[in-house]
Amino acid sequence: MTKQEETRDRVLDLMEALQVGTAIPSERQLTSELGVSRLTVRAALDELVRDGYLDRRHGSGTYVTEPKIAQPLTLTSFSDDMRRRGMTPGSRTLELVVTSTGARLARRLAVSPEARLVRVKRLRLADDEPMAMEVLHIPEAFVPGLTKADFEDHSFYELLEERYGIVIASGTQSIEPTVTSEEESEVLGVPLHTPAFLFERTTVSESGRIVEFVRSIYRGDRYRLVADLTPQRSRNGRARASAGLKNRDGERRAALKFEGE
Amino acid sequence: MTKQEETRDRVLDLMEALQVGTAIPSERQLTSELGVSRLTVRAALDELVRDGYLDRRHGSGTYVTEPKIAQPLTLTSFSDDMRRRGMTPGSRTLELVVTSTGARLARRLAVSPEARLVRVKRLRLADDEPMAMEVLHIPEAFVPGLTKADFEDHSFYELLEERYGIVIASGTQSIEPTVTSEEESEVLGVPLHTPAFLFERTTVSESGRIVEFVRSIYRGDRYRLVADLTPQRSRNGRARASAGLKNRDGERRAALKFEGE
DNA sequence: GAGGAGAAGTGGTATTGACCACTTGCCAAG
DNA sequence: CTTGGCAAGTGGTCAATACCACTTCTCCTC
Repeated sequence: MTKQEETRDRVLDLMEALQVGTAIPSERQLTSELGVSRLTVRAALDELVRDGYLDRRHGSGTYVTEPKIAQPLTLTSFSDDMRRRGMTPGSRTLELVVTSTGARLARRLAVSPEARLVRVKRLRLADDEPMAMEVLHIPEAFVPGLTKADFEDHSFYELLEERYGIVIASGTQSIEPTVTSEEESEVLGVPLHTPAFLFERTTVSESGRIVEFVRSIYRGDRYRLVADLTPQRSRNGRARASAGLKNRDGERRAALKFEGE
Repeated sequence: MTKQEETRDRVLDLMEALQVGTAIPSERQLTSELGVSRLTVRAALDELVRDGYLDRRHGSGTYVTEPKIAQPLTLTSFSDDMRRRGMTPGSRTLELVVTSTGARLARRLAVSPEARLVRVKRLRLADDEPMAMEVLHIPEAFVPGLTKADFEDHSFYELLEERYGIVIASGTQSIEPTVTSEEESEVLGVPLHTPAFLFERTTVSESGRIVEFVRSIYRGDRYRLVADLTPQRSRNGRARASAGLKNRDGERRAALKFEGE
């Protein structure tokens, strides 16, 4: 645990006693109260600002923000995602079977097509209403002895770490629009061909191995993505060149270039 | 122009002479060569790493990465987006009319329902094939005298800045799955009720005013989002494992992304 | 009472110096 | 020739200090 991480956690603790919109102690105050350098304090606050907990105002102070709603596309669990959206998450395991892999999945998971796969089909609930249907594919070698009961109370990723020693490090997710199939419509309780998100995710462990492939169907009428947009920093030589010329302002080098043509 | 920005640009210049995968000078070397402190160098490199230009390897060096492909959901232009996807962008203006605002749009744009609005309908092309249909709404007061010709050669946001002095600072975008309407199907050349993305974006100027509301329909069969996922930092006081992702390979990092389709 | 100048406090940037953790490659011991 | 250890170089973290730019509020002046 670095001092910076410790500082961040202590600031998070401090924040719990504060109302949204109130200021936290100044950086110099935190420096002496927590016994670390201002650089460390700033690095910790940087992270909290980046994650949307705090808002800095030059010359004024650092303020507690209302919990951020829009933070999609980070490697977060369904449960956390739903809680951030103000709903109560739930889950029901519909099916857990061991199958063979097949060519397509073998490629995705980078395993032999003859390998055994665990396939888990889950219904995801938000406020007791169906929100998504999710199908996990995991090489059985990673999770011997996995049962339906394992999915009941635990976070699957925590289970992976605690029982199997697999730590998730990163992943890639693609998002496409689609419409619900017959089975999906029935499970989700929506009319056939309702617009929906199709998420496909592969997850990679710390050791660099592909752990799982997940295919999720999210109801389009209940789920949507929201993103805060910030203008791009310099992207390539072209943009930088024009930036240099136009940048009389110095600070706000933003506007040139997005939505170009 | 801060020293940090200057340092970043000078490093970008250095990088242009280097092959992907080669190391840039060490931080201490840059410190003395560029005449700034190491902290400044690090802050500049931080930004370049965050933007995907560089890859740090503890104990080894800092390396030039192949240009990043997947970076959706940043405030980027359609044209840049398409170029990053390896396609040639194009655009056709279908309609430009002045209308009244109406209740719903008035709320979105934070103007009076009696205000006059410019509505611009554009078809967006990629490799000369329709990719998206886009409808802009802008209070006429911001852009008096705007004509269809203005959309032909220029970037709209550059036009906003140069002719009207409006500088874009940020925005919010929501993404939903939908299916194409009759008009959209016809314009995009796809069957009725084809799955599609619905993007809705409001854009805010430096002075804090809402400049535009944009509604875009993207063909789901040609467009999809890809996101790299990184694990969430610890949210509450809970234990945090997983320091950083090991990437001893270094090369294969960017290989994932956008497989063709 | 209204308005403006200035002080105090805040975040923003930068420097210098130090030590730690990790990687790499050289070199000596086996 | 192989192998282990060690040293040099790298990025990662941290401290103490300084000055700048901006905001806020007080207090003085009119």
